[in-house]
Amino acid sequence: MASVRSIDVAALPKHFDAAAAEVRWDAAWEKSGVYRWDPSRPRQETFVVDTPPPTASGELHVGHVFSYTHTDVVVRFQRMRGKNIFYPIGWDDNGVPTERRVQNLFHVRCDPTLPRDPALELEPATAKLRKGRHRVISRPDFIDLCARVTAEDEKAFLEMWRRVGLSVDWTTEYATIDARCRQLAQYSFWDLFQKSHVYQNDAPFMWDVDYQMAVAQAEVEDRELRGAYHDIEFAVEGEDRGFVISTTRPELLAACVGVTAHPEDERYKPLFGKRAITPLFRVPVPIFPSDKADPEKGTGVLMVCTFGDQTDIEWWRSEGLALRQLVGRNGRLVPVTFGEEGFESLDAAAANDYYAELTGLPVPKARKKIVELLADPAGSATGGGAPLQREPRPIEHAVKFYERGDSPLEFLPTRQWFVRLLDKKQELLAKGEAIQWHPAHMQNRYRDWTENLGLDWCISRQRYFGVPIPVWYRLDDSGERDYANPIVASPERLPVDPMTDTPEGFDAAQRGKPGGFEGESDIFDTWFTSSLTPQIGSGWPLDASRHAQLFPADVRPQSHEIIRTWAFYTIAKSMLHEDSVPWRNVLISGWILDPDRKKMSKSKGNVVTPLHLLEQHTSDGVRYWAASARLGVDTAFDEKVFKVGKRLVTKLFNASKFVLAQTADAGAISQEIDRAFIAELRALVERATADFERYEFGKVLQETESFFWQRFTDTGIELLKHRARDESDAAGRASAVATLRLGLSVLLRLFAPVLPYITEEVWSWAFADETGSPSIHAAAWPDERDFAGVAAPADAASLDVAVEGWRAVMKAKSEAAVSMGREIESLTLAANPATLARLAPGLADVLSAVRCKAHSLLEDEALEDGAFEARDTVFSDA
RNA sequence: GGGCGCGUAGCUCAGCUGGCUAGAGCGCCUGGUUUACACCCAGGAGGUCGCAGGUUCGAGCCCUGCCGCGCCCA
Repeated sequence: MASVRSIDVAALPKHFDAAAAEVRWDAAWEKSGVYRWDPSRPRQETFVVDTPPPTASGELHVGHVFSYTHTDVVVRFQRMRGKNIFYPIGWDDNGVPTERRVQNLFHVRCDPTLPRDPALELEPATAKLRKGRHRVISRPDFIDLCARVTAEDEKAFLEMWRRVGLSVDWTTEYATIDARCRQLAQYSFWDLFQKSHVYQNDAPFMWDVDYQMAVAQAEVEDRELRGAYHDIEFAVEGEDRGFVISTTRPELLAACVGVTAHPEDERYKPLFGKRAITPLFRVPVPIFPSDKADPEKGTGVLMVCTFGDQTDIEWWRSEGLALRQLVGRNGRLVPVTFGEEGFESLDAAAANDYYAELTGLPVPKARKKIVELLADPAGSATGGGAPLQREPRPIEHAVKFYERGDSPLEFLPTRQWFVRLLDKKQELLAKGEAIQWHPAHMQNRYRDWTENLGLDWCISRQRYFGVPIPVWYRLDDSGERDYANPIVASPERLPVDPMTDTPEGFDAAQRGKPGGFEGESDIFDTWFTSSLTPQIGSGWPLDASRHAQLFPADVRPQSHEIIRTWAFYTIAKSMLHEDSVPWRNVLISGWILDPDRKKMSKSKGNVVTPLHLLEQHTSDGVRYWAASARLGVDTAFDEKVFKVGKRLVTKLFNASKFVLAQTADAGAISQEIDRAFIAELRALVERATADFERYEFGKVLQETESFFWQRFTDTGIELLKHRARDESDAAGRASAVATLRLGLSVLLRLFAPVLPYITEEVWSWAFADETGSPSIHAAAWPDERDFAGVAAPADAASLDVAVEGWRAVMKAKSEAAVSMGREIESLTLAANPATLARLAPGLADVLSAVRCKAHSLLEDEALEDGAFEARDTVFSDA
């Protein structure tokens, strides 16, 4: 009879060298291509992941490792179930974070009017250089710098992901700025343009005065700020009396174009239809009722400006008010002349004198200044003393900011491109319903966001490093742009840069000339491209058959703060392009919070970077930590968990060494308690598989771990190890060794998605040859086939009973304070008769495990079912 | 102000559609060199499950209110 293949323990190192194993297996996996996608296999055998492309210039912290590991664990499970995995990797490198990083790193600013400087060579700025003024460079030079920096950042990310052991197909690497992504993003625009889902609009919109660009609703956040109500007296035209408005933005007084109060407000009812006169600038403006005015707020009557907030825009539109835009794109008050058209005044000279004090000031300074001016009784519109009625009353209020910005958003009229979404809320909601969210309640975030959407998606950004909007404008004879008839680049020309490429029917010399053309200088919102990651993977529309094979994706992993951006826009795009969902499942990872349960962020200085964790606790240790979480649950960072993972790896190494060193004739798993062990293992596999299918990998890990530790190493091995070496019982020995080996093989595979390195290491010792699957990661996930040859136990609890008997003796040893290995001359094992009977099949194993030479059994009806007591224990001499 | 989530042993977390004396790991205490492993083994202490009501034969799980924390949206 053939022997099982055993290993020579002496040939293995005493300790597992994880660092060396990581390098070795990374290289082996790369060489064997075990993580490559196989394009020849059909859709139903394929599992497609829509991987998040991290912001290349962003900071790397443990939160990334956490969520990316979740994805990898799911992927590795699916791979072992036989799926053909499509698991790409990409970098989101265009956009504001990269530009900002380049500006800081090189201490430069971009001036798009400058020509390229062929001699430009820049190195990161020194501290000394940073103190001076920014160096101003051309747009193409700036873009080159961005590309250079992101290329370096991507290397760092790549290195990190490899170290974490992601089973990504590295041949699929993409960047959202590369030619193929530019082509797809521009095709997306072309398609939306053909379908009339995009439009441009010249209207007041949210504007960041520092970045000097438009901002979409999804990128806006409210911040609680200290402000103040300023009570300012207005006059009523042709009357002696005045009234007092309250405003938090007195600097916009010169932009006042109307006054409004609630229609039912008795205090102001008599004023509706009349005109108010503003103080200082003496501008007559209409007084109108509006149920949007809150009688409880301030004095109940307020001034409408162009533009203080979103409601001002609505009043401006509905009432057909004048446009007096004061805040410029740079956040400073622009020069205007009262007395001229649009700026009528009853006392233009005085108005201009006052306004001269404000011109050119940034908004916060203008606010301080006008408070001074309003204290001047000469400025009163009623002649009743200083227009400012009292000291400003401080309040806390929510102010809108661009999420990456430092100044409050302003509303100013600019021309922008939009994707029309407001008219498609119901369809968007239906798509959200058609996707499985894990955990389910995360769908609420999507639903709430979609239902409350107030603005179409603004997709144009006044930036440089990104995908150009593929549009040109014809110039008329006077050199004015014809916005009504833009020229959109045709699909076969993409990608294009309209700033350097020439539209069909024109030649390059006509750029900027009357009768010629101009290119759109704006680029797309970053999300316009990254909302296409499923299509970037599938190759839509460049490769229809590949697209059919890879779209929609099976899973989209991401974190919850970008449900309103990345998830939302991706769903919107797939809907608009193909009336499809982009993926079937969304997996939402929670956040890693600092130990005080605060979100990690650079500004708070509480960010934990992953590299030292990987070095200290090994990849498997770090992955263990990540995989022990549940989806959607925020977790406090706790370094203790890494140690637990590392310990598990060590234990696996040692237990595997022992099990695989045992040798015996190859034989069946025939003994009762062996079969009972296998039955328990089989139940574990069923639970683990079902949990994994529900994406509950944390539960799988926890159950596998406790089975491994409690059932396998602490008890199973202890009970079977003597029989596994018993030369007098060939069948029993063969059964014990076969049981231990099957147990190890199955447990290794259950651990493999979480602990790819140690499991691969152990697999390579014997199972790789034995199974013909060189990598555990391509081996079959445990299932019925593993247990096909093993008969069910006569008593499912026979192992459990044996363990209890063994435990009773161990307890006696512990209480007697003797070594667990101490031999026992004699003992009496007591239990009730039924329990004693069930112990029979395992009794010999128990007695040898506790090293007992002589024993007697005692029936004691007083003991509960399953309970044992070791009595009259006589230990051998030490 | 509206919505979602959370509040379980010193710490980090499990507790499925309500069902036996509420669990794990870490930490703590006691003991132990078992030729797989001291990155180990055996034993032990430790919780009025945020608070107050309610439903139920029975609630950590369901309902109501309140308190605290976090997030999303106004």
